[in-house]
Amino acid sequence: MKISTSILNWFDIVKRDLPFRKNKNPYNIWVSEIMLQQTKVETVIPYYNNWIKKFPDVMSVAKAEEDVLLKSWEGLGYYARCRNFHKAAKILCENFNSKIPQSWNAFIGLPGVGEYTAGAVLSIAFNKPFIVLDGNVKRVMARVIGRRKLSKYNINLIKQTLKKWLDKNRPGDFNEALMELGACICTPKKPKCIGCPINTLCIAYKSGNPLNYPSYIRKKSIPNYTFVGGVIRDKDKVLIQKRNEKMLSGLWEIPNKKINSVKTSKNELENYIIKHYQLSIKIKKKLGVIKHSYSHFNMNLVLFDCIKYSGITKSQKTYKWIKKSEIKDYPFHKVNHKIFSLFKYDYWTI
DNA sequence: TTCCAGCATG
DNA sequence: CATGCTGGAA
Repeated sequence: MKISTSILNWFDIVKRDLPFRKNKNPYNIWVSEIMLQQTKVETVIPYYNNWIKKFPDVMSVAKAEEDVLLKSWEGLGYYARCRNFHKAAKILCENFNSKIPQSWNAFIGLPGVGEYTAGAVLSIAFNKPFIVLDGNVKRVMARVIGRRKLSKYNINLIKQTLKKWLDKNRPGDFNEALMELGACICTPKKPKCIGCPINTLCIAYKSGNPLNYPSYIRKKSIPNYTFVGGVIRDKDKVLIQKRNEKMLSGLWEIPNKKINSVKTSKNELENYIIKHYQLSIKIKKKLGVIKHSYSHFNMNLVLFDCIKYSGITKSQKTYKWIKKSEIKDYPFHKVNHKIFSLFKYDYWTI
């Protein structure tokens, strides 16, 4: 039996019933593939369902405000995916009659669409004979053909092998099946080789030590940075700002700043607020330390409860004074939700 | 508390 | 080749 047949037969029986597998609507498939980048299926499901309900097609995304889209993405992380999807939808609206292009070159030219997403969407939604190579497929293939190092040479070997194996009648199902195999059977830690449909020809399995494939790649150590932040109150309102940096761009947060020493945190916070808002504040008390990990650094945020002492800063495009009940109206990144969870009821005091 | 998974971009 | 996020397992 052909290898693709073994894999497809297995997939047809055990495949998970996921919301984005209900139909082959190209838009839906695309949304799911963007959300699934760097993100687990279980995390994606509620976001996907909500998104499809709110934004059922390309046009609805193109017409939406970025703030509104980010609000639906809030908590999912890697927010550039959302901003890029917005850009891509606008491009499709203007130049492609709101249709998702079926050609490789046109589709991969869109913001946020790389080799993986192009291959996945075109094969799954349009049955085009493209392979996909995500983390799951790499691991499965490294084990099956017995390659320990994911070197450039071996990646290329894997691609060539995949092209040979790809089921030309069901390329999308074949790709999904391979990823499903990686997610459910051929897992990184405890692969369930006994239940694997292709274990008889898997070199890693036959070697007795499938975990050796592919070899472990050490990660470089992640630095710890200290930040200071202020919950700056004026009556029943708190000052928030909209980020404009690359990281977390478009998301809202309480004013904060990276510092070198915890010792000077109060001064640094006061100076920062004066400089940016022409606002003098009175620091009431320390609220705690928020810990959060990003891909390339860990954050320790020293948080202070402050009241506005003097100065006027009116709400504008990138700064707002909001009541606690207005949190729902703005997209905040995770750290701020950790902060908000400190406050009970409708008050900005603990 | 630490470690790990996971694709696109400049 | 470094950067971008979060959740969940170890």
